[in-house]
Parts: sequence; structure tokens; C-alpha cells
Amino acid sequence: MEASQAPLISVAIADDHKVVSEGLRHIIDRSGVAHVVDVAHSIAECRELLERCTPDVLILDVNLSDGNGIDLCPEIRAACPEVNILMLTSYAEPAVISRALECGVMGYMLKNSPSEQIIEGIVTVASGNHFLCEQARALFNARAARPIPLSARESEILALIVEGYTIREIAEKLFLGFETVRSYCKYLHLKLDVRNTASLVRKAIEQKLV
Amino acid sequence: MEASQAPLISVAIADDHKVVSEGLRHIIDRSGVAHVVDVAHSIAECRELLERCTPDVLILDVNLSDGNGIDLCPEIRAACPEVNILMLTSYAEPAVISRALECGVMGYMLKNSPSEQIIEGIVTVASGNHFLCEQARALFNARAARPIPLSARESEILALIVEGYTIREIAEKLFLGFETVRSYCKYLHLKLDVRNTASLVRKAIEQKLV
DNA sequence: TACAAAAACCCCAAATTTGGGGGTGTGGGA
DNA sequence: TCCCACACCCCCAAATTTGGGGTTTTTGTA
Repeated sequence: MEASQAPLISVAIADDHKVVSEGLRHIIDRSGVAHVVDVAHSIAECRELLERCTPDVLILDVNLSDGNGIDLCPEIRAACPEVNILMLTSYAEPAVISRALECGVMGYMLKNSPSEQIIEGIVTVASGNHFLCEQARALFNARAARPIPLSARESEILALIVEGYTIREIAEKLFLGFETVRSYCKYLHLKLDVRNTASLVRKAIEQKLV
Repeated sequence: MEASQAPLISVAIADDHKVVSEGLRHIIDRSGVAHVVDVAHSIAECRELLERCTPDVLILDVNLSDGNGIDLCPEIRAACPEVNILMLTSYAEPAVISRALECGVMGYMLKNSPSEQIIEGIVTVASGNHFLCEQARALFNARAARPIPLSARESEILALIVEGYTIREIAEKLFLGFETVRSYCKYLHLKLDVRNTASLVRKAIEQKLV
């Protein structure tokens, strides 16, 4: 099953965990179908990486030390449309998977996937096709229609609520009326389907909406 | 610097991410001072592992699919006192580090530590000494005296608050008086130093108190 | 241009949380 | 023996959230 006649797929890795990038490098370089050309450990390094090379596949984590991998995707899609993004993360939340797909990733894999599936994912997205690992696919299909699209203001206010600010404080901070912020708060409760602040905060953190 | 005359340190790994265990195996086996003897991917597998072997060092993650690595430590300490536990995780929270140390781990490393530091950690804890990676040490020293010890009841109620239950509901659920739960709630606010439920939930999740 | 969605704003009333006081009893350590 | 941490309970008042109703203006886009 050696695909020695086809050129190797070039892969770049963006993950702030050295053990993960080492493990990936090992798995990929040994596969015979792909090889690692570059590694970044933060959002900033990833931007630099994409300036000096254009890999066939970029393996990206959600949690980078200086920001969120998913938020970086639209930017990458715009700047380097030929790079296929494969998210590799431990977030097993349907909403996170949905958001990632909306942001233009070609694949989504969980970090506990077996090595062969990781290679399979790389090969699939390299050829321009979508790939979800088994568990991610199950989660995505089982989701009760939940993209939870928040507007810019809603996200902003949600973030402040999670930070512990009270509605009045948020109103002052954003130069908005108290009742305005209250309205957003209501919409947030509706959209996230919760009845109180505690659940709101938990769900926001769980689903990486902040 | 080859320690070829000394016997290799035996290392077991418990981490539910295949890429992490692969990466670690690679890093460790290549080091010349230690070798991986066994791998587990869950709390349950880790218990089985410790029945069939007694490694010098057990590398343990906090987040396993079926439970919390830190909570497993006291059990391991009791059953296999000769196994030195080295936490390897991405939790950069002083409170989490403190809890781990209280639970008897010999070392605490962040997943973004360089390979050499991981080997250094293994060697150090194998010889029965404590080891914290740079970042963990910095966090631990910088902590503003924050062990945040919660009593059993407090933890129980905190967990329910995070789940989104209201005080009245918690009282009913635990067959306690409303005012009783309220008191615990006040203590929780005091201990975690927050003014509202939103901050309480966030802090509880952040510091893995739930 | 017209329509929908987002953004901003408002009122009322009830429920809940928050902040400040208390109080009892039990069990373990100094 | 005394003290303290823990578990349990209570009152009051103010602040805040929650659950219903609305309106207007802007903005993107079909």
C-alpha cells in the first residue's frame, strides 16, 4: 500500500503542545504518504508559517496559547485558499464542530483518534474533500440542529457576562442603555436555551462561544 | 551524556489522546534514559495497567475520557506507593497544580514544555524528587495563597450551581433548607472571591473545582 | 427598493440573588 | 477542656435577574 509514485502531501502543524506536534510529526512522517514541512506553536507563529510556505494541509488546534484556532480559519481561507485546514482538537462539542465547518475547515478530528484515521483525514482533506472522524461525525449528526449563530453584539455581551460583569456594568462599559443589554441577555438565554446566568456561562464556556 | 550503564527508567503513560501518547513514546524511547512500558487511554485502563505492571514513573493527564486524573492519584498512591506520578496536562491554573500536589503527584508539567524538560521531569520524579516545569513553578509561586479548600458539601453545591440549578432546586434536591443552601452559596462566593453566579461558575470551571 | 435581521431602546411585575446580620449542634485537634 | 471547622437553620432589605410585552433605526442584501 505504499504510494511511492505519488508526491508526498505536505503538512504543517499548528499546536501549542510539543508532545502533540512531536507525535503528529512521527505519525505523519512514518506514513509514507505525507510529510511535515513546518510547525507553529501559536496563532502568531501560524501566520508567519503561512507566509513562508503553503502546505497542502494545515493541522490546527482550537486552543492556541494566544487565541482560538477556529477564529483564525476565515483569515487563512481568504489569504491561502489552497491550504486545506484539518482541525485536530479535543473538543467533542457539536456546536464547536459546526462552528469550525462554518469557518471553512475541511476536516475535524478528535485527538483521541487512532493514527490511521489521522492519516486518512490528511489524505482526504488534501484532495479537497471534507473529513470528519467517526466520533465527530456521530456528534455532528446527533446534534439537535444547533449552530447557535450569535451576532457580534451578542458575542461581545456574552463574553462580558462570562467575565462576571453585571448587566448595569456592561451597559456602562459599552455605552448602551440598561434595557438594551437586557434585551441581548434575553436573546442569549433564548438562543442558548438556558434559564439562568449559571447555565449561560457554563454553556458558553463549553461550546467555546467566548 | 549517554547513561548507558544505568538501567532504563520504566515509564507508563495514561492519556486519552493517541497523538500525545505517540509523541511521548517517541520522545521518551529516543532519550536513552527511559523507555515506555505500557500505555492506557482512560482511568479504567490505567487501573488495569497498574495491576499488570509497576512502572517507575506514571505520566498522567488530568482529562481522561472517563474521569479526572487528579482524583485518581490518592488511589494510586495507596495501591502502588513506589509509582511516581508525573502529571502532564494543559491546565495552567495555580489551583489545579496545588490540588495535584496535594493529591500526591511528584511532578507537574504542561503539555507545551519542550521535550528535554519532559525527560528531565521523568528522571527527577523517578529518583523520588519533586519536579515542576518552569511555567508550572512560576504559576505555583505566583499564586496569591490560593488552595481554595472546599468542604464536601460546598463542592456538592458548587457542582449543582454550575449545572444550572437554582438555590431552591438545590435545596429540594439535597433535602436541605433554602437558607442553608444560601449560606453555602455565600461561603462559596467568599472563598472563590466573586460577587455573582457568573464569576462563580467561570472560576469553578477554570479551576476544575467541579 | 423593499424586506429581514441586527442593533438600540423602553415598561411592568415577579422571582431570584446578594449582602448583612444572626443562631444551633457535632466532632476533631491543641 | 476550649476552640474551630463543618453542617445546618433563620430574618431582613436591597439589588439583580428573569419573563412577559413592546418600539425605532440602521444595515445588508435579495
